[in-house]
Amino acid sequence: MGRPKQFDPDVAVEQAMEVFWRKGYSATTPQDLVDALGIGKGSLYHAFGSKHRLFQAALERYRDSQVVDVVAMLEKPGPAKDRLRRVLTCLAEMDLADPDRRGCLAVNTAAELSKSDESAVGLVRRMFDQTEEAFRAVIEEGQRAGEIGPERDARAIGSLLLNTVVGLRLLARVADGPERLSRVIDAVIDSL
Amino acid sequence: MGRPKQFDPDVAVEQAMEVFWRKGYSATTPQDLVDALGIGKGSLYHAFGSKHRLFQAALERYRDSQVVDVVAMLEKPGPAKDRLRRVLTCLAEMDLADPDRRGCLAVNTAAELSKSDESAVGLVRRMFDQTEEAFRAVIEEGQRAGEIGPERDARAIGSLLLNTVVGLRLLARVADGPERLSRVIDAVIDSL
DNA sequence: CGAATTTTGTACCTACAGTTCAAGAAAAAG
DNA sequence: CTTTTTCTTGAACTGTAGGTACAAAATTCG
Repeated sequence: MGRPKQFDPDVAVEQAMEVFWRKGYSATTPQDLVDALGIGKGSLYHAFGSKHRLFQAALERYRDSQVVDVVAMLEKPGPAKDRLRRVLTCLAEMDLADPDRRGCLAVNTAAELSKSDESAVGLVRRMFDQTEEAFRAVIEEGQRAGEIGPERDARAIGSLLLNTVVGLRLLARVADGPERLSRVIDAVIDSL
Repeated sequence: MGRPKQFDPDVAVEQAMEVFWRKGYSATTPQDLVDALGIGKGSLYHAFGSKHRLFQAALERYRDSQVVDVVAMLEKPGPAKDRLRRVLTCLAEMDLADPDRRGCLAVNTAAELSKSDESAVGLVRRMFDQTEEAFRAVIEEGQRAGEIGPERDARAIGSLLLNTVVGLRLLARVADGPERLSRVIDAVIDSL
């Protein structure tokens, strides 16, 4: 009962996510959000409570769209190394093609956050865990397929790949060309 | 001539650097700076013009102290792989031991910056270039010493190592323990 | 010493961040 | 059709961000 919402909260969170992604948490103002979501300030605070709570929702949204997408890309069929290379290349290309150079929201948040924001730290940490785990799964498949040496520590390579993608997405924000990122991808894939 | 400054501008920039490093650019307020530098707002703005100009000075200071330190560590004598491992391990340990988990100011800035802040982008980019170049030099030494295969592309490995250290310092900000970082270091050193 | 120059401390200013509130509008329940 | 509930609009409010202005203080120069 009661008056129905004039906007879709899911859409609103998604739009908020875009703003936080583009500008960062601190630099995003209530006015930015009002403009992006197309609703009044009152509705905004009525629906989401505070800037910080909306940010949390946006982070969760990011996990459920972007991170899940990456994991899904990793789980596609095909040779393990090919999948890995394709995912890394795809991310690097997307990041460089983005005129705003937003990079990855989880990475940006990890860099901007103060340690005291336990809720956001937890979310980011879990996104990283999830990604590492997906990498590890691909490595293990590659090992079962005989493509990657069975003596290698799949978990360690998962960590390496997570670290690589985090680095790539950060470097992409300030890169002046694709060369360095390509070298990184080639080097890391060659090392497998 | 004129009244002499009551504070050392170099010291002030260093203290400002610490604040920006700990809180990030956006989250740092004039009051934070006044408190940290121990001078009045008037003197602050008279001496440095604006928050943004002071930030640039702080970034340059960071390059001249921290980045130069890392490069110096890399240039110490000894086997290339040992040097590389020691530098990576040292950075990871420092980052984890820091109660504020500040990570690296260049990395944090790359993540927080909007692309439109051309001055800061340039500074960060050059710090990255400098670091990559130092890594490459170590690799080439290792190749001359027969420690690393001469067929490997030293520049690509330099990029890989830069990317690795960037990733490590970002992951360190949210890591809940040293394990993942250790795995990354082991994996990347083993790949050389 | 007086003039010129630079720094300092304090007050002040405008704009906006981040949020709250009050009054009304739109629905469902009875 | 009233009551209840929820949402919306818009104004209002407190605090501070970021910076400016000004007069007093400390120095050098002539």
